[in-house]
Amino acid sequence: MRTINPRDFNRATRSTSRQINRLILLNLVREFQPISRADLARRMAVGRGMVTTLVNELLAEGAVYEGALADVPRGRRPKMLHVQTRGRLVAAIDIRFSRTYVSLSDFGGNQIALESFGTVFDPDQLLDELALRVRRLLRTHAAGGHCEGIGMVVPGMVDRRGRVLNAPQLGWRDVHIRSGLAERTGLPVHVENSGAACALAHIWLEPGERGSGIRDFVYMTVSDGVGTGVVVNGELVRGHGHTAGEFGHIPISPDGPRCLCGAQGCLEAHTSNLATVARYLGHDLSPAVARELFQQNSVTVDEVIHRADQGDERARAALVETGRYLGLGLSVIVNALNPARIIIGGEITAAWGLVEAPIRAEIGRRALIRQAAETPVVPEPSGSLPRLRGAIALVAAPAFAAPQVG
Amino acid sequence: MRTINPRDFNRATRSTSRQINRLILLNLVREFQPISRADLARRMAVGRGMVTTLVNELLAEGAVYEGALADVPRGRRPKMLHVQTRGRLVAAIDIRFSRTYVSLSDFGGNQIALESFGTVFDPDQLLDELALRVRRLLRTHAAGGHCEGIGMVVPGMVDRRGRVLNAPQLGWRDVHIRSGLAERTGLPVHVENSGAACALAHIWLEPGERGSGIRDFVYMTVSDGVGTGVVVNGELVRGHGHTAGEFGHIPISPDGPRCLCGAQGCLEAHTSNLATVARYLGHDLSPAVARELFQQNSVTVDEVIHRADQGDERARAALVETGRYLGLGLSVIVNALNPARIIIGGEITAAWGLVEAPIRAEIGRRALIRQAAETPVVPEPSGSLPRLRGAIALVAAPAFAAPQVG
DNA sequence: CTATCTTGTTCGTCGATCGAACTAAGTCCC
DNA sequence: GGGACTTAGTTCGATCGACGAACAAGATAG
Repeated sequence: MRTINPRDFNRATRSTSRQINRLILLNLVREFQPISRADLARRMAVGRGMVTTLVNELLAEGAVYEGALADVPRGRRPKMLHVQTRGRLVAAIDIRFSRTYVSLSDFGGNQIALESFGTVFDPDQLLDELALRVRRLLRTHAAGGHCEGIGMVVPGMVDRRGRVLNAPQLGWRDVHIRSGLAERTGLPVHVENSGAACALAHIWLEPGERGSGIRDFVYMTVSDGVGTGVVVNGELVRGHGHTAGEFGHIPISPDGPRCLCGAQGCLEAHTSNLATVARYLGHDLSPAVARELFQQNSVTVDEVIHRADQGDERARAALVETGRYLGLGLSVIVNALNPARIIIGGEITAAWGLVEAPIRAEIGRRALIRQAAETPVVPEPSGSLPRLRGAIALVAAPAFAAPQVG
Repeated sequence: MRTINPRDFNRATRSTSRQINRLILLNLVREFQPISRADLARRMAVGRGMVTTLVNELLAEGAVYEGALADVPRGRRPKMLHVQTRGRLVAAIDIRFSRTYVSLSDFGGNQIALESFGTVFDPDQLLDELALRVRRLLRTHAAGGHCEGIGMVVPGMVDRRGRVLNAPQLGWRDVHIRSGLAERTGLPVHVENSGAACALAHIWLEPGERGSGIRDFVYMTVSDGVGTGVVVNGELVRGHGHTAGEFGHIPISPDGPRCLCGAQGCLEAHTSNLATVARYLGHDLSPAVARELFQQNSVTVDEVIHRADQGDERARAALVETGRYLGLGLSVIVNALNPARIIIGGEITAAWGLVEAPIRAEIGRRALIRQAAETPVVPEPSGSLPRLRGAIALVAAPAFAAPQVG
């Protein structure tokens, strides 16, 4: 149930109904393609005449295209419709501590090209490099296509205007990253926090999720840091200052290890990849130790997981402990937001066999309601590049979003 | 940005535009009453002709009524419009541990009658008593009016069908409270958790909030228990199983006092009225101690606050400590949800002078962003009966809510 | 070849927005 | 006091879009 803000509302004009129905039709095509006009009319509970006019509009705009004739047992063969994704391109950028990834994809999320390079920490240099690479990708791969924008994902807080407020891993504060890249490329640029972007990808790009009717879920990335993307009532939670979703810094133990954020005992300080590695090595995680581990890069989480698989008991114990703390943090989310499901991403999912049990146990112990105790916690399949998919969603989603009325 | 669910959507029909515009107009009248048709046309950026037809419809339904002629410097004097609240009645019920309140109000939130009685813990007996009192109130005060429904507020979790899943203070589990009262009275009944209801009241009944454009805030009641109502993107967060909002049970210290919920060191165990009283008396709060304090009722929070005002240093220290823990809990909310503001309700607000500083200090210490550190925390004015107002909102809100499209 | 069935288009009807013309009821100024 | 001007509210025709019925196109079964 939503309020109507009497000082800022969207009135229905003559064209509003059509806009709504056109978008519904477009979404139906996207979900059920290939689909005939007659099927669309049945699904929308509307006359076939109206579908004809709406489809003709979408055809003229190039939003959908006509495919082959389908075989049917009786009657005239229908001409199937598809959404046009091929010619509509998105440049997706994922900036991480160690490497930066740049990909070119179409509106359907299909990857055309992918490259990466070592992250440069100077913002101006990094933006120069990115602009260069985006231009090159478009030159070599975008024959006939049109790039609709750039989606960029950053491990840190981003405000409404695409300024990075604070990205501790990169050492950035108040960096105007959106305008910088927009000026260099002349393309519209969208910037978002990595956790939020991963959640966006699940809202907009996963066919399974879209139709499931799940309106509340949480995405948690466990990587260099711990980020969360929170979806409530089908919408991403961004908060008043656009900095919501920092469940990575809920206090777990008041006198736990120091966190990069300055506080003590944050969830991130207990469960980030660094924390797991430090635990394995027998260190207490402090910012100093963290920096050192960052630099050395001697033992990575992947290595710890590998050793655990080989039977290294210390490695197994370190990972189980990480799972326990993750469960503790997730129990807060379960009680506070009661999501339909929780999705875990990041390197830790490679050790799912070890961490799942302690996660489930902690949630079961602390959930206030049996129903909530059974909240599914599922790992993101590795290799699905959720961050880059989120970056794509930043650009592609507005084309399919419901118009705001009321 | 919202998705369109391709399996469950609302298509625009011929009458959709009119529905939308009628509701916008109704909300404009509600916000700016008394208001003329010409002003409405200007605010909606629409011809006066359309306003005439829409207003005539609303007049015919009895949703608005025409008032006096207004004085204007030049030109014809406009006939002012108001929303019809007088004849539309709501029975509001607030069930608390000690007492149960029953009020009769109109759609505008104006109280007509208020009574209370000692809470009976047997659900059937309580519902009998409530049905009796509601019928009596309607008989004596509802001359000419029509009761549109009953709103009921409970200190515990409620599912989508109005069943109380768990109300530890009342000792209820799986009590079908909505159907029970609906059968006894023949009226539509809405049930909601008390924290959520207080948040609803702020969304729907506070003229200041409605127009402020604040779409994200948190309401925290500090009373027998600690409840929260969370509003994100202008909508109440209810979660997948309808049990969201339990920020009262986030862990603050792993080996803190035992909580009624069974866990240890919950925010509630540190900051509820009982916890404050126990702290003042030098006890450690345990369920056993809590029960005893409940029963005895010898020292109440109000008494502790009174003594603090008189200069009792132990009382002052106990309250400041409560403030500190509240700040700790609120810092989690600030980082996780980044609300535009936090509203505190409950008896503790009477000691605002003592608790505000430690709350602010803790939030300032733990907020990740300076902007978030400055999140306003405001006390609900005492005597405003937020729970009952929330119960009214449960019934009145649907009449003003934006229609769902897309 | 005809009957039947399904797809897709066309067209007239009706409901709703939209703008312009018109009436009602005031003030201002000469 | 009377005309000029201003503002509020209504009426009416134009146009746009949903809606339903009729129609043409294309396929199968007998």
